[in-house]
Amino acid sequence: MDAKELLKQHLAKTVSLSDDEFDYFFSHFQPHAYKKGQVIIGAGDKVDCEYFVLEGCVKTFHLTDDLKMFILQFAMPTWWASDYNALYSGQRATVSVDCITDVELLCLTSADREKLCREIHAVEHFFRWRTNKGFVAAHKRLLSLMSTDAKHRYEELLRQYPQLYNFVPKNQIAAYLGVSRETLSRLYHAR
Amino acid sequence: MDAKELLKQHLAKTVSLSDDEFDYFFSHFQPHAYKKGQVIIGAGDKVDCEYFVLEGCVKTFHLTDDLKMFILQFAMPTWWASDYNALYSGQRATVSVDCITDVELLCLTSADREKLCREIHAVEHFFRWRTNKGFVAAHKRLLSLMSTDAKHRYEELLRQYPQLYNFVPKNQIAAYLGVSRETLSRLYHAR
DNA sequence: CGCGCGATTGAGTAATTTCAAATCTAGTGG
DNA sequence: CCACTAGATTTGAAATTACTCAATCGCGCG
Repeated sequence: MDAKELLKQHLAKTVSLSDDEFDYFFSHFQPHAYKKGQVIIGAGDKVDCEYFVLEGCVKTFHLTDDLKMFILQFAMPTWWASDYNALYSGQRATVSVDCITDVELLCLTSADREKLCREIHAVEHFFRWRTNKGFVAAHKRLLSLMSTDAKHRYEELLRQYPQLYNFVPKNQIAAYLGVSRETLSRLYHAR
Repeated sequence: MDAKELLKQHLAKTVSLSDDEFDYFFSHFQPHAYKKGQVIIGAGDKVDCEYFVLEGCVKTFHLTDDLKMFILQFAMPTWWASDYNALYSGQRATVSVDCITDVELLCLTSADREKLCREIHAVEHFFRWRTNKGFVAAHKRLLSLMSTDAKHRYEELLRQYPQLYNFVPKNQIAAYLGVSRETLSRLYHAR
């Protein structure tokens, strides 16, 4: 499916736009392609775009001073990714985004998003709902992180994204679950 | 300050409504008062309101099967609270809300929120930004929980809400930080 | 004064991390 | 087709950290 159609169907789940409105909306997105391993947003960058994933998988993550990685999100097609804190506050990125596989995505600047939200009520509605879903997901993740053990969180992750297991290195899955790769490994052999 | 003025100023930070629009908006809120310890949303309840805190402090939390408590949020005046997952999905509450102090708040049903968002573009804009802020805060919390130790998280919490220390029992602060009350206590004496 | 609740302290235990070594795997070039 | 290498994964063992459970402390209130 082409980029335009994918985005159109994604919007259609929440709002209905006329063809003209959607064409106008779509005209603000820039397509980009990246190779596996490429960095889209690096720590310290200025951030003025958010990204709609068309193909492939990116991760959003934070590196601590002692180079430990913590992964906030794996973003698959039709998911959005950025450092939203940096994007909305104007501060430099502390959350990075890079490519787990070759990736195609659409880029939307924050200025254009705000303009579109002002101009088209339905677009504002769409972005409210998108953020709602993200907010609820983040709270679920918080609870799961605080109240259940790594084994349970691992099963939950695989239930949500069965594909991940195939192409994401285990140390990155561990960085998402919040345990060391050794502990993750031990959860699934012996004990 | 009275309820109406507090909500008006809260909105004014994000959007500008005419007096008539605001009066209409405000007419959908129900004021309620609760005593310290009262439960506003209990596990298993149907949820159809969200709450704007006018006075006092509520907490949103989850109880596990073995009765361990994990606190998602302390909500002070001008903060919003609810089980947003239940509110948006129609499922029963898994997150409870109760009162740490005597509390006054305004209640808005989900149906009314959606109606107001449809009718007044600026209201939709307001709620998008409110959720944005919540989303960013939840992500910061996730990172802080994964990448920094309890001592650091405690200092962060006190920097954000210096008042909390005075009226929130330490075991609830521990439940927010994700450690046992004994561990929290040890962080601040001996070692 | 004594009761009761929250907070602290101590001791033993369980879980996770760290560091190091061993093993496995996919891709490369001979 | 096989040997080789780099990276990823697993395993082992010691050390650290946080937890649990129990006992004690401190303070406000009847």
